[in-house]
Amino acid sequence: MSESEHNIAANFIHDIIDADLKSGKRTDVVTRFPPEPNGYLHIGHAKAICLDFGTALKYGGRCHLRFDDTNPEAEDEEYVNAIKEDVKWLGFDWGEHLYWASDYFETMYEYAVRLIEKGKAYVCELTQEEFKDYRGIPTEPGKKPPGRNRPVAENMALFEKMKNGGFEDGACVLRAKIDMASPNLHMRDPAIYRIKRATHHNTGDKWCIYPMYDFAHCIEDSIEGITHSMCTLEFEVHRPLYDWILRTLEVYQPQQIEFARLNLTYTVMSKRKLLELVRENLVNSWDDPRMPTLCGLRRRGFTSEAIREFCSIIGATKVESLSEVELLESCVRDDLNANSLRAMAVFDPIKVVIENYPEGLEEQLEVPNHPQKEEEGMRTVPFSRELWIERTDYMDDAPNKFKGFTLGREVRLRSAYLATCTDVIKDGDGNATELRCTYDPDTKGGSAPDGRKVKSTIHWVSAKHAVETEVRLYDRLFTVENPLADKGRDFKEFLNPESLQLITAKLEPGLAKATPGTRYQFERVGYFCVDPDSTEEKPVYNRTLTLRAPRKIS
RNA sequence: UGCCCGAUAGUGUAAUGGAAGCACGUGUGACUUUGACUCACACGGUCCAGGUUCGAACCCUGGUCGGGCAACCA
Repeated sequence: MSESEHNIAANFIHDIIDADLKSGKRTDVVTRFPPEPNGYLHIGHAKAICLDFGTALKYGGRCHLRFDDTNPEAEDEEYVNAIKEDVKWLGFDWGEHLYWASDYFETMYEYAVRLIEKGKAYVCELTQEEFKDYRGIPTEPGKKPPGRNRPVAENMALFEKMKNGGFEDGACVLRAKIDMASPNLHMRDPAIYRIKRATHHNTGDKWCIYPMYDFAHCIEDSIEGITHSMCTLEFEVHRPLYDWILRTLEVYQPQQIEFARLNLTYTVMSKRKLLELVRENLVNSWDDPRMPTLCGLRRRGFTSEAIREFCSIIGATKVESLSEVELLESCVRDDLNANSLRAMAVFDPIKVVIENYPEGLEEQLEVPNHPQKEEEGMRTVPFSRELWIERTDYMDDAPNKFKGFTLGREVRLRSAYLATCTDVIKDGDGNATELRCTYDPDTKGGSAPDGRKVKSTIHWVSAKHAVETEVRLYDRLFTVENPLADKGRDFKEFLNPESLQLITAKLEPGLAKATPGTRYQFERVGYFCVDPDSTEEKPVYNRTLTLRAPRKIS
């Protein structure tokens, strides 16, 4: 893959970078993707990843992968590998630049000491509840906490005691001493270090105090020489604090730039809510193909190319928006249409008996793997006297527009023969149970030597050779565009009860060999891929998407 | 009723003081050995009111509407 394929459309962030480069404020571009290892990545993260890595690529800079592991209670090693895998799968490479916030704990501690020395931080013994009262409300200034004017030496001693485990968890915190009257609540003496006796996945039990996000993140960026630190809109009000900390510390200052997070119709994007779905078994796992997680989308059959394309198209702005999932699906179909091989599968079968086809005869027919790409070659598909076709490809007294069998009409069996329906066998309720046909032996391949046209082409599978497999038909997870729109109702009330339907389908025999991840277009049906649950005896296919526009039988 | 941010077709974005474009979507038609793909056409927009200017989506003022912020989460 060329680098240009990873580039993203220009956006306001690039305008800022262009200006910075032009003015000489920056001479290079260094970005970072800083996930907290406390959950799986979803397509919202893909937007951030594409922005972070794509921007670095565009400007010939670099992008760091940095795990923001400052809260051992929430984080787990389990997520680290999954995150790395997802970033790689998306097509990005951090090279040497893998970092951990915990790598900097020593420096952060020293920086905190520096703040204390400057009289810009103090140990505060107020409980969380008490400080809430001191902080006050947005419309009124807060009150100064009692310990605020403690002498530097005392703060130093207390902070050291915090570090050395001399206090119970939660007994006190270190606060930045900024402005208890600030109209920005984040500037009202925010906590920057808390006591937490938790075993950290990297540093073990070395520390019992851990830095808060606001203190840690800007320092991480500063240490790594990040030039442009992109994050989502909710951190906008944190920016003055980001700048204050680095300015007060008198260290290198990256620029934080905020953009709007991705929202997608018919799904939810918050880690917490996705976790809820997993915990309550409303989906099967984090990688359930209905989930917007990258592992879920991957298992569903979405390609990383399509996701990157989508991220490029949606761009980056500061406008909170809700993107239509149709756009994502369009990107996926574009990719899959161009790149997946074709096959035939019948989902709701009805038997067709070709009465003038010799019993016992079998032919191996040549069928193109990709009609638009000759270089994909041909495969052989067995044909015999009895076939399966879709039940919906037969209709009594069908109108002219109908593309399928009706009594007396000749249709094309895809890449096989022209055949005419001569009789229909029905059950007591009048439902067709079997079609009797005759075929024209001179039409092998599907075209008539006399040039006569048939307007219908349908897919089929030889009954004798068909492979029966489980197919999982996935649909949208929710029935409404925005499950969170109604604040009075739980988003889970809008779960789509038909988001997963299991069926057994008849597949052409070549599909029995199933390597997980392999993608096909089942002609006239949709895009499918082999699920990891597949075994040699029992392949399982997932429906990625239907073809564009549901079939209209009229 | 504090502070911060935002507002361009249904949706997502472009236009950075000089012709409001593109994509998705929707509709119609053509083509078709996939009702797909492809192609053509159509639908449809600058939140409001003032101001600056020869000229405003863009700059200014005032509104309106939407979002964010009061974890020892990130």
